[in-house]
Amino acid sequence: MPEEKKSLNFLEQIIEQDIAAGLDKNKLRFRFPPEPNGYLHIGHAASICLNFGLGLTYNAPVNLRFDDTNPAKEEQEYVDAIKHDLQWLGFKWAEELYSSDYFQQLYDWAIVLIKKGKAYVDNQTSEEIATQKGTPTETGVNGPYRDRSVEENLALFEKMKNGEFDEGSYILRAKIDMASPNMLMRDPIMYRVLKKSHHRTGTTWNIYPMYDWTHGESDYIEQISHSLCTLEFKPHRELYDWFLDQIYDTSKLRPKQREFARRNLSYTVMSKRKLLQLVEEGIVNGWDDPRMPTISGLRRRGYTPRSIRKFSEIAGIAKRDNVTDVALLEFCIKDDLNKIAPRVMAVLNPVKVIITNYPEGQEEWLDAENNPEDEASGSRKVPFSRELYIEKEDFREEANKKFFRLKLGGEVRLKNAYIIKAESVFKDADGEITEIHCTYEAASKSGSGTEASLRRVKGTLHWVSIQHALKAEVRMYDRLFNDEAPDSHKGIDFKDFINSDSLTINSNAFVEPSLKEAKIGDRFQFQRLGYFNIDDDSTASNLVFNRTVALRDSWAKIEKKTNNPKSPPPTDTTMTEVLNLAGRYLKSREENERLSLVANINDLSTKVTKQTLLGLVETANSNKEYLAYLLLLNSGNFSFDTDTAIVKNVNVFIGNALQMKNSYVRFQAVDFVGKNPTYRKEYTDVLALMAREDKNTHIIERLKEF
RNA sequence: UGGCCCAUGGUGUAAUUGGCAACACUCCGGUUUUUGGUACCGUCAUUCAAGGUUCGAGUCCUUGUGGGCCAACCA
Repeated sequence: MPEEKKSLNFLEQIIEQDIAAGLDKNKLRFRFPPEPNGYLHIGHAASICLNFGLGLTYNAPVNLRFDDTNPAKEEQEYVDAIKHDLQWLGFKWAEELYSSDYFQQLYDWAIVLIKKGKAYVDNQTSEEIATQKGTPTETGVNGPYRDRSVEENLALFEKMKNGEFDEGSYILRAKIDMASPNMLMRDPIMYRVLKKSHHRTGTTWNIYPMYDWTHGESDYIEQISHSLCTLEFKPHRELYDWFLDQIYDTSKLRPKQREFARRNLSYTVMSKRKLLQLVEEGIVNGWDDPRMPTISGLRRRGYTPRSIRKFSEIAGIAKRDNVTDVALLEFCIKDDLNKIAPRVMAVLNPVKVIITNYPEGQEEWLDAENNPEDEASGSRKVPFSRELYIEKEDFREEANKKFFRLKLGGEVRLKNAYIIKAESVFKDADGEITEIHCTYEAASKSGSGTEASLRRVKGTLHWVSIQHALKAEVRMYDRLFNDEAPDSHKGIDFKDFINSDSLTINSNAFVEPSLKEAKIGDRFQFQRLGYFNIDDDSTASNLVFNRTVALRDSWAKIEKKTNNPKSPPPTDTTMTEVLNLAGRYLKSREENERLSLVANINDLSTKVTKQTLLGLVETANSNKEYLAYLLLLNSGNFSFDTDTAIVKNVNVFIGNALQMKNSYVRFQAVDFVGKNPTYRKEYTDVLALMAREDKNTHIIERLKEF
């Protein structure tokens, strides 16, 4: 079999190098170390798939280790949920372990450090300690207790352990270097007093070890060969190694920490803290709300474990910050469900169709394929009768050629059934269509093989027989946020980007009767609509479906295009040119080049009308667009002082621009405010904040000018 | 006394370690289709910049530029 060569990610390359350098393959061992203080999310899935994937490829054990060193935040509930999610994802850990298993060993090693003069007890306030620690740019200074005697340290540490001190009063610190350029090396805390009951060790301990003191030593105890964590732990590596140096026995394997970039998803947030906020403030209905990026949320939404593993695999792993398009995740679930989900018919927005030439009281059970992608899935029977529901959107009294659906005088195929023709409509007093009267062609029955059945008509519609259909509730989910990266805007709360339409409940949907037997969690494709699964809330008398993801909808695109043929407004050539120049500006790192680009844009600005620009400003959606419009605004060819309506419009735009990540954009926004004092009062707060906190010196300089 | 990390299409990752910039998603266009689904085909980057080393640079060196992380008794 021709082995396809797969490129290795940088971590696999490191492992390969280690093996080449003499590391015994059998000593390879990994771990997944969650803190049980929240639910796992799709970002964790990346780490899980990475570690367990490595375990699989190298046939190495992978431990599940709960990093439970902070009883204030950790709970058994989370431990159970994490284990459940991991199992659901399809992974098997070698051993279930807890950092708390090592509390005694860690304590003993701490005594060793004290005896070696490498650790001391400090009893200053946290404020005093913070001050002595310095800042990233200023070195720290030694505290007054740094040179306590070993005996005194031993005695105090013993008292800490015995609960003789209050929380916050005493800590044990490593004695390293208060002048280190790495803040973490400035005598980091190893133990703090915490009189909390721990979910596993109860009240045995009055002191608890900190992450840094715990993690590397735990890896060492478990003989983890490669301890993989996310990028923000990079500065911890020096400390990780320092702690290991203190207790390392050269006959044993020495673990190695390496860092990779955490996986972010567009249109959502990924930090546990923010997800907790959504739950606690009732913005979502719990950790497993189908809109949440948690594993439990995705599960309830109808995602398959395979689709999540696939997503992690194709998204890959690297060291740069990223925001992965949620479309990639959606592709993975659609791809999986397309192969496995049985097709059924459901009408979400019903309108009644009467087949006038179909005998009253008659019914037929027609053959319907369960899944055209899977021969083995077989077929089922669906009932047909004189009165049916179809989707309201599938009928128009009149429509152009592009509308492949039912229109008066037009023909359409009912999926798995007959060709029908719309003859007339009946409406209520409001003009709402209540009934569509159609005739059917008896010889056109699907699969009958007759000439009429082989006739091709342009459209095929799904439908349900009214007397046989089951009523159901369908929950339609949309993205939780309107913004690609809701937590990336300086000074704006991520919750300001909540999509108020992220959940629409439809309690008037009808599904074919075969769904009577469906169980919670079962997944289906509602033909022509999307993938749906049965929600946990579903009962025999009240079927509840979640929309996992919609099918690709080419018709929606066509319709949008015909409605407003030039939906991206700036199709005129001047604007495209300006946008190109702005794009080059963003890429350019040459002052001169940027100046000439600005000059070009200034020239072009004479060809842009104020009205166009004001329209565009509202649609700005990327660095390039923001920059382009700002440069136009700053060209001096437009004035904005007079009309208050205009001021308002531009205000919003400038407000956003001031908070953009790209400093060119922010600079131009500041420049605009500088040139147009009218706007200044609107942003006094933001500008003051920027003057203090913005990292870009050009912006600070510009701000000083006014 | 600041340190460290990162930079390849709209997005996410590759590039046999110095040798024709590849794969997937998205977008756009098309073919097939009893799902406007699926499948299939096609278009879209001179790799942040400048300079250097080299027959040859995304890859090495220098200098810039931009982004990120670090000042919790959190992990």
